[in-house]
Amino acid sequence: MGHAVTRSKPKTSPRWHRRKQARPAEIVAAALELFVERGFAATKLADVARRAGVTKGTLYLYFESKEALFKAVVRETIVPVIAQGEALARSFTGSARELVERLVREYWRLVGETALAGIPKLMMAEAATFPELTRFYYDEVVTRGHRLMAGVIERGMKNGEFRPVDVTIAAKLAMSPLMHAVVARRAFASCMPEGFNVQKYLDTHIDLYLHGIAKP
Amino acid sequence: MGHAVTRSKPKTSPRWHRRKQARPAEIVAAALELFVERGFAATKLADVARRAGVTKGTLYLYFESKEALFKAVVRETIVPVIAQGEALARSFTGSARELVERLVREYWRLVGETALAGIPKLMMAEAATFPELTRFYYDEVVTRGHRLMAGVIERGMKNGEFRPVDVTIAAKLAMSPLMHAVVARRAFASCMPEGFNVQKYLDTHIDLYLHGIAKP
Amino acid sequence: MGHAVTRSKPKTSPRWHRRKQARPAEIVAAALELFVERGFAATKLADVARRAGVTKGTLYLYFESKEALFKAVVRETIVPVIAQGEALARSFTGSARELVERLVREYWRLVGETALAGIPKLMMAEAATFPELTRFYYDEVVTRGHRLMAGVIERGMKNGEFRPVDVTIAAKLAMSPLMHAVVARRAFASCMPEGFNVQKYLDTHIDLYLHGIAKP
Amino acid sequence: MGHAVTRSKPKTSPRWHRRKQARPAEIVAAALELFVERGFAATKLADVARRAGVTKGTLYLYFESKEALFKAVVRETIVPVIAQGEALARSFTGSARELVERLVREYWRLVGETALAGIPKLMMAEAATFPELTRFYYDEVVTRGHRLMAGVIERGMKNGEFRPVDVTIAAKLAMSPLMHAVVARRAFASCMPEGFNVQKYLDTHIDLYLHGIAKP
DNA sequence: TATGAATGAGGATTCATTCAT
DNA sequence: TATGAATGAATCCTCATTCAT
Repeated sequence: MGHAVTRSKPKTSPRWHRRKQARPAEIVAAALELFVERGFAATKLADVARRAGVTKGTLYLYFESKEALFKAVVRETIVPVIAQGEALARSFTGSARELVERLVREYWRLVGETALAGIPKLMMAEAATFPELTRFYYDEVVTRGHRLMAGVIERGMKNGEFRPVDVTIAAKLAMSPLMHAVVARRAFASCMPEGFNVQKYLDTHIDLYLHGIAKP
Repeated sequence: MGHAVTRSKPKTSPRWHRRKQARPAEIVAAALELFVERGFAATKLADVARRAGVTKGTLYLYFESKEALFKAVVRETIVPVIAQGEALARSFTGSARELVERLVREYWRLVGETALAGIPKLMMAEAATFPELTRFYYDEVVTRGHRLMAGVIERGMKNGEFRPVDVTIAAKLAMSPLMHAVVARRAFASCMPEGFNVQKYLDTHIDLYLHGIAKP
Repeated sequence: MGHAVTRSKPKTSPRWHRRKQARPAEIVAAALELFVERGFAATKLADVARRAGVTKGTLYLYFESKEALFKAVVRETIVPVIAQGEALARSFTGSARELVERLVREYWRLVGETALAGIPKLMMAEAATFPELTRFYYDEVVTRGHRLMAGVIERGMKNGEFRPVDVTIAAKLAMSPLMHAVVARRAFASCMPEGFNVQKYLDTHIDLYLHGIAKP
Repeated sequence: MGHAVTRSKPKTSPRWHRRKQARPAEIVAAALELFVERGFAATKLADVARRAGVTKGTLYLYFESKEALFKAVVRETIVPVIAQGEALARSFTGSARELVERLVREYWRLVGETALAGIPKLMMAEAATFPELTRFYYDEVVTRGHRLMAGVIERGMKNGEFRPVDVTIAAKLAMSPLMHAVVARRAFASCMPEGFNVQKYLDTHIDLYLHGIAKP
C-alpha cells in the first residue's frame, strides 16, 4: 500500500491521475460503512454508489455483483492487519506479559478505533450467508490471530511468567473482550453513557487477565 | 398435547385448526430461528410462516408487520432470563466467587445453549435498523445484566474476596467472553474444529477471571 | 330496537323476531354507505361487516360474494323509487308544468336528500365493472325515469303548454341537473361553500327550464 | 414519428430505448384510460405499464406511487383546458348568448369527445379517497369553470340580453347537462341506443337554456 | 470509463372467501 | 344462525442487474 505501489505505474501521467486506481478503493470504503451500518441485505447498491460518488452502473465495472463487492470488502480490508500483528510479535523482544499488553493495545489502535472495527461485526452478522467467505475469514483472520496470541502465551508459560493453562483457550480469552467491545460499541453507540471509557476497559482487562494468568 | 387429548379428536385432519392460544408463540419461535440464521432483511416471511406451520396471511393476524414480529421476538424471549438471574443472585448465600461462577454457568445453560443465544447476535446485527428496540434491549437486558453482576463484584470487594477494581468494567469483563462466544459460535459453527470444548472455555474463563480479581 | 327486542327472548316469538329478517337490510344499508363513499374495489367487507354490526362470516350467509352484495345494494334500494314516481304521474291532475316541477322536487326529496343519492354515483363509477347490473339499472331506472318524464312533456306539448321539442332529449334535460347535483354534491361536499343552496338550485332550474320550454 | 426518423435507425430493435422525455406523458395517457375505465383501486399498475409499453419498474422512475400517478393524471391533463376556455371568453366579441353557445360547444369538443372526458368521472368516483386532490380539482377546474361562465351570464344580464337570475346558479346550470352527459355517456355507453345523438342533445340544451334565460 | 434508463424477479402486505366450531 | 381463525391469490413496490449511449 505504500509508495511502491504508487510507483508501479510509471507512465508519464503524474500521480494526480489516480482517479482510475482510486475508484475501487473508494467503492470498497463506501460499501464497508454501509454494510456495517445496515447489514448486507439491507444495504442498497444505489446508496453505496452515491456515497462513493459514482452511479450504480459504475459499480459493475469493478465488481461482478453485490456479493463480490461484499467479499472484496472483507478480504481487502482485514488481512493486512493480521500481518502487522504477526510482524510485531516476531520482532518483539520484551517479556510475554508486555507482548500480550502490546498486542491488545495495538489491535484496538488498528482495528477498534478505525473503520476496520466494522468487519468483525459484519462477519458475525452475515456468516451464514457467505459460507465460503466465512471459512476464509476464519482461517485467515480468526485462526491466525489466535495462533499469534497462543504463541505468545506459550512463550510466557515456557519461560515461567504464566501458570499452566489451556493455551488455545487462553488465547481466545485474551481477545474476546476486545471482540465483544468492537461489536457492542457500534451496536449500542447511541445507548451507551457518553462517559464510557474504552481506555479503562482495556486497562482493566489487561490487568485482570495478566493477574489471572500470572504464576503466583 | 397429551395423548388423551390427541385421541379425543376424530382424525379427519381438517385444513386448519383454531389455535389462537398457541399460534403467536409458535410464530415467534420460528421467526427467532430464521432471523438469527439469516438476519432480518434476508428473512422471508413466507419461510417464517412455513416453519411455524401456517400461511403468510396468518402472521398478520398476530403481528402488524415484519418489524413488529421482530420486536416481539426480542422482547418476549429475552426479558424473562434476566429476571431469573436476578432472582438467583438475591437468594444466593455463598461467597461472591461462587456466585460469579454460578451466574456465568447459568447464563450459558439458559442462553448459550438454547435458542435464546441467537438474540444477542440479532441485536448486534440489527441494532442500527431498530433504534427504539435497541434502547429497550440495552436498558432491559444489557444494563440489567451488568448491574446484576456489578452487585456481586461489589459484594466481593466489600467482604475482602476481591481486590479493588472498577466495578462496572469488571462486571462487563466477566460477561464479555460469554457474549462473544454466543455470537461467534453461531457465526463460525461450521468452521470450528469439532473438538472445541465450550465447557473448558467457561472453566478457563472462570479460573482466569477469579484469579485475576482475587485479593492476593 | 327498544324494549320489544329485549322481549324477543321468550320463545312465543311473534313478529319481534325480525332480527333474522333485518340482517340483510342492515348489511345492505351499511354496504351502500361504504360503496358510495369509497367505491366498490376500495370497500373492505370487513368494514361493511363492522358497520352492520356483524362479522365477515355472516355476510356470506346472506350474500354469495362481494359482487352479489353490490348488486343487491343497487337492485333493492333503487327500484321502489321509480314506481313511486310513476304512480305520482298517473294520479296527477294538474298542468304539465306543475307536474314537471312536482317530479323534480319529489326526486330530490326521495333521492337527492336520502342515502339513495349514492346509487347514481355508484353506478356511474362502477358501470364498467358490472355490465349486467348496469344494463338492469339502465333499463329499470334510467329508461323508466326518462320515459316517465317524456310522457309528461309530451302531454304538455299536446295541450299547448310547451313548444315543440325533441321529447326524449327534453326529458333528459329536465333531469340532468339533478343527476349532476346528486353526484357532485357527494364528491365535493367538503369543498363546497357551506352556503350552497340546493333549494335555490332547484328553483332556478325549474324556472329556467319551464321558461325555456314554454310556448311563447 | 415520421418515416424519415424511423428509417434513420438500423433495425436491431434493442430491448429498450432511452425515452426520458416521452415516457411520463405516455404513462399518464395510459393511466388515464385505465383509471377511467376501471377506477383507481381496480386498476393494476401492471396494466398501466403494459399499455404504456414499459414495465412496472419504469413507472416508479417517474412516479413515486400509484397515488402520485393518479394525481399527475388529473393535474396534468385537465388544467390546460380551463385556460383555453378563459382565453376564448376574453377574446370573444359577440353577444353573450353567442358566447354561452360557443363555450358549451367548445367544452364538448375539447373534453366531451376526447380522453379528457374521463377526468370528471374519475374525480367524482375517487374524490373521497383523495381529499387534497379533490380540493385542487374543485378550485382549479370546477370553480374556475363556473366563474368563467358566470362572467358571461353577468355580461348578458347587464347588456339586457338575459333576464335577472342568480348568476352563480345559472352558470352551474349551463354546464350541468354537459357534466352529466360526460359521465353518463361513458358509464352507459354499451346500454344507450346507438342512435343517441349528442349533437342534438347539445342543440336542445342550448335552445332551452337560452330561451329560458332570455329577456322576454 | 461512466452513465442512468429500463428491466423483472422477488417479497411484504391486503383482503375476499372458507370452514370448523 | 353466527363466529373469526386461517387461507392464498393478487398486487404494490423495491432493487440488483443490464445495456444503449
